[in-house]
Amino acid sequence: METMGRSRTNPAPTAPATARGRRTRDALLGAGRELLETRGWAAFTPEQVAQAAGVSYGTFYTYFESKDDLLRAIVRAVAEEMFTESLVAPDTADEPYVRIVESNRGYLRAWRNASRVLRLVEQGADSDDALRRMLLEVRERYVHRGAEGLRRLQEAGLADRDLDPRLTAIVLGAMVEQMAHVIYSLREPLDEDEVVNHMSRLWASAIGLREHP
Amino acid sequence: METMGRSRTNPAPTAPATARGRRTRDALLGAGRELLETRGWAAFTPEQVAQAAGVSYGTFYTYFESKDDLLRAIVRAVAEEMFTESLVAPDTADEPYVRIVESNRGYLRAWRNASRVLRLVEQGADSDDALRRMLLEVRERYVHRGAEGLRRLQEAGLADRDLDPRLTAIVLGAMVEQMAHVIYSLREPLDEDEVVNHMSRLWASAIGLREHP
Amino acid sequence: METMGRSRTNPAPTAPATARGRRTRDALLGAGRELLETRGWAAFTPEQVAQAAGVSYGTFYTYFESKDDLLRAIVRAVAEEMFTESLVAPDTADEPYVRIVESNRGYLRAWRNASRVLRLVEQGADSDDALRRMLLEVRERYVHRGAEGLRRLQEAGLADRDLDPRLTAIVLGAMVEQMAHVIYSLREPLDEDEVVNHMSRLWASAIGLREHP
Amino acid sequence: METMGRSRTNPAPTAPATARGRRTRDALLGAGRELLETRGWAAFTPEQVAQAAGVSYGTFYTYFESKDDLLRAIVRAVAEEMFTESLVAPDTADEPYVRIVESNRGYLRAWRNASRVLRLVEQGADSDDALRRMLLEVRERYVHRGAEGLRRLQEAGLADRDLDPRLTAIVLGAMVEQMAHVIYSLREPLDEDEVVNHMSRLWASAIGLREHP
DNA sequence: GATGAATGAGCCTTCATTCAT
DNA sequence: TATGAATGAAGGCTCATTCAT
Repeated sequence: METMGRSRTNPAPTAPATARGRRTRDALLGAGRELLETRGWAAFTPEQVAQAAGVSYGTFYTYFESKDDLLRAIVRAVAEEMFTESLVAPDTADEPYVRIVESNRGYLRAWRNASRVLRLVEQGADSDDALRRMLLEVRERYVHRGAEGLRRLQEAGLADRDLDPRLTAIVLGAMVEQMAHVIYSLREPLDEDEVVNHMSRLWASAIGLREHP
Repeated sequence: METMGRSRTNPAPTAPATARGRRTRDALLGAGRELLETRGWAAFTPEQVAQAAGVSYGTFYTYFESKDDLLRAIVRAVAEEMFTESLVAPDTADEPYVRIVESNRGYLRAWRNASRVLRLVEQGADSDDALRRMLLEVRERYVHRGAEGLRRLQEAGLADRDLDPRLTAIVLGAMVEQMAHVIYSLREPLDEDEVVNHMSRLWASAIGLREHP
Repeated sequence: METMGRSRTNPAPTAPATARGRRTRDALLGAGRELLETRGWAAFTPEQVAQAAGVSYGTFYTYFESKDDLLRAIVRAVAEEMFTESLVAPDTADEPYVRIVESNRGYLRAWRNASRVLRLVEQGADSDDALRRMLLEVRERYVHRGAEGLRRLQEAGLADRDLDPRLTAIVLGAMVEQMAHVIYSLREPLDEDEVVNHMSRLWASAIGLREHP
Repeated sequence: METMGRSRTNPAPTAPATARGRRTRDALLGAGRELLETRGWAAFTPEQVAQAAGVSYGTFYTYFESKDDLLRAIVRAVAEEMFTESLVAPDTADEPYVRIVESNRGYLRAWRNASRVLRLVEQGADSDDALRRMLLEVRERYVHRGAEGLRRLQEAGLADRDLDPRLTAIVLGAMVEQMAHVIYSLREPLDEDEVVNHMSRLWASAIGLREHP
């Protein structure tokens, strides 16, 4: 962002050919993400990323075409982590309420890692379609999953049948995402477990959860 | 020594003494806010603000000490608008549910205008205490108001008595704020009225709202 | 947030790692000093310094943190030159009067090179403690040396014993320094040798110099 | 300086026609001098001068064509003061040594008031001939006076006959001027009377002063 | 490939001067 | 004449990117 769309005269970096190259690239990626998450835009400069990764300034451009290129790679990594995380959430528990609690805990944690980066990126993404698409995809995945969960409960007669699953998932998902921001970024002094329990309780009441049909 | 010592020697801008001055200052304030809301950080430069306000570059500094000074003034204006808006939300309706709907509509609108600016600022406020304090104050005001509303319902026997009012207000407030972002910034294609109704319904169920004690 | 918070995020310049770097830094230092000496404050801008050194604007900041940083480096260089110059002044001559002549010649030359820069800086040093300290140190060094010389003459019974060495050194040092200014900056049309001889004669009479005890 | 030589489009201010106008002009002149003497170039801006004089910004240009115009007026005032001061120094005392002491005291005081301003101006005067001429004239006046005094002593057989009066006056004048700077600007902690006495003693020895022919 | 110097467009800010009222 | 707002050229500094070795 800022500089997006500048004409490229750089040789486009290709995938590292050697193991050493891969390590260097990973170090840059990790350092960039760390910097972005912990110190914001201001610290996210090629020079500081390179330094944090322990390589020289010029090396940055051996592995990334530009600062934005690194940013895209970071978002890609964050998005993939969220996908992975969303898969491990076990739908296997017996009790619907327990499933909701676990699911909320999982969401909260997923957003905890992602929301710093994602919010930062959201503001610059106006001009970058690749980024915007990634962001939307991440969100959509969570919405979809929530909607499917609700639909199953409705079909089992365990939740209000006349709630629109998708809209409900969007709204309740919004709640969880913003709570992650409130807790982890704004540092409202709240206990994570307490929040998870409270959110789950509100969520359960909101959809009219019943333990038995 | 002319150029040594970057310390400001000229007096800081004071309130405009003439009507013309007030008009110019308002134009700059408005232009700055508009630019920030619609085009983000990138467009928020003194030069572009001045140009958008139809005055010359130097005039910016007749009214604002710095770019950050304007930013603070914008946030102050946004915060005041939110307060004003929050006051018009009528607590006078008879039916609790109607009150919730109206209140949610009010919240959504308040955040609609504010959330672009507020989110932008949230990320830059790392280094500016005045800004951070303003942001916290805005949020706290909304949380407080929500908590009081819930407490009254509980005392009237119209809502679950064992919900912690403050935590509940934080969580449900988070839901509304993030929905404003989803609708107005991410442009998820949702109908505002539908969202208000749905949120209100979920909210009402969540707190176990009863029409009569 | 890109543009918020003027705090430096990039690392401060370090000593050049390569010979090329060293050459460039020296060129900037030399150009800066030259500009300051010959054209005063007005010409002492990073842009003009860079241009005079034959490098681009940005390169200035590869080697100096700021304009003031360069100024400090220049003063440091000038001060070191004066120290060096003061050392070569031979205390080895047999005749006290010859020593005074040589010493005055040395002082005059030392101030000749330094006084432009030092006077300029004296007026800007209000705000910079590092600079002020350097200036005081340079002066003190000369005063100290003059006082020691006089003390030795007094102990040898070659000069008035009741002159306070330090005060005398300050006063006579002031004479030499200002004469350097008068000759080299104000360009009073005087012959350097003649001035040296005259000053030495006045100096010798002033302290009651005797060739033999 | 700095901006000297900018083309003038201002209406040239004329001498104030009214008493009120004269007072305002004097207030600006006084405020400007005060600012220059006590706070240096940095504080010497039309805006601050106007404020210190208790008039509005724009009024400055009613009385002075430009900042440099005020500067010239200040230098003129300082120079006139020095002339006046140089006249009051009584050549009437009987004892030559007492005359020297009084004369040095007078010089020191004259330079005390002037040297701050004069040194400041010296650095910018490269480009302004009117200023440079004033500065040289001030100095010349003092040199001339010193040389005449010495010549009279020589003719009376009270001082070394083979000292060149003018060169001697230049050198000893330099001593006094620089001591004023050392005491009043650099704030070397010296007692004024002690310095006057010491300088006079050195001066007297230097010219081989005798009380009686 | 890796390194670190070089580049320059762009941004923030100041301030001498002009202008409208 | 007095006022205070308006102007814009000039200067300091940053940082993404390119280049020479």
